[in-house]
Amino acid sequence: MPEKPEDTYNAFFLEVGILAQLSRAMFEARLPPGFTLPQFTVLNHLVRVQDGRTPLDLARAFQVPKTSMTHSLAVLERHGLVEMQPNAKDGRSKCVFITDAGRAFRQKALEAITPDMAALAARFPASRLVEALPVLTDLRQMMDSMRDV
Amino acid sequence: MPEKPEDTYNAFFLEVGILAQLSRAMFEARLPPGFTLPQFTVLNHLVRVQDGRTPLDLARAFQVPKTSMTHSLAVLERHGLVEMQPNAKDGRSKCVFITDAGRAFRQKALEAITPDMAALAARFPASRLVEALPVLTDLRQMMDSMRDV
DNA sequence: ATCATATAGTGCGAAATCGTATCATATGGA
DNA sequence: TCCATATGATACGATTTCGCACTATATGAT
Repeated sequence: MPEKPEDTYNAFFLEVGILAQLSRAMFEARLPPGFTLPQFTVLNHLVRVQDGRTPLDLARAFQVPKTSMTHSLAVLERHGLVEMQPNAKDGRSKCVFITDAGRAFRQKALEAITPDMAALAARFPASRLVEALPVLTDLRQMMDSMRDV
Repeated sequence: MPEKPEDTYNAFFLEVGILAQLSRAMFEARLPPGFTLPQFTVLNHLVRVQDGRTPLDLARAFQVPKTSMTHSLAVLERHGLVEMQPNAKDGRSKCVFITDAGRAFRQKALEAITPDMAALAARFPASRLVEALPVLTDLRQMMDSMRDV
């Protein structure tokens, strides 16, 4: 069924939105009450990618407005999961470091979520995701390059 | 590079989340100020799928909590874009209808967004999305079936 | 018919999200 | 050096999001 490209994009983004909603709900159900997916995602990024990034780096990585990132970081800091230090290279800026408590929190959350992921994988083979993942990644990179926060 | 299925799922959901964020920002930049993607999405659903659905049907369709849908519908109704009528078949329930103004709004929004979609399609062929779409759809349906609002 | 239970919708309050405006520091050119 | 402009971060306020509790209606068992 030949479709106009715009229709394809609309349908694609609709599915993406619903999947984001579903995965978010799934994650948050396993996080301690009051914590949200973005907060976990930031911690995860700090561990997996790199420590010591600036808030703006993080906002760009997730494509959220920088004010949203400021808020998320403030919450994480209030809970002692990250620390903010002045950026030696730029007086306007800060560097975000994950604390030991933050690492432990992230580890526990990851473990809490794994059974759900395994349950999904049992019904829907991860190999199919592997098949689709490059499309998502490439599209994301392309859209990243078209936008600045 | 062989990965544990959970890692694949994590990576997949991370990309999905970022893409949802990006597409949301792109849409909302073209909507009249103050309107959000969920509001447009509801109107779009009412036109494309069916009129006269109940709020709960809509909440399920997008996998958002029903209280969130109540709020979105209240906003749309306040702007005269949808109408709520009692459900003849169930006294507890309501039916949501799109108004002429709602159709016009949806049409204008769609037109406003099309150039962005076309710009994307010019750089990233929709055929690649078509290739990935079944994976998204199947996964979404599977996850839908595992969850109740 | 009655009553226990389930379901649809909403009010309310807490938190997240994000645009605008603002402040502080950087940077580059005159 | 001085100043115009750009950039990183945040304060603030409006709105969205969503869990909890509540009301009204429906459904099913006795």
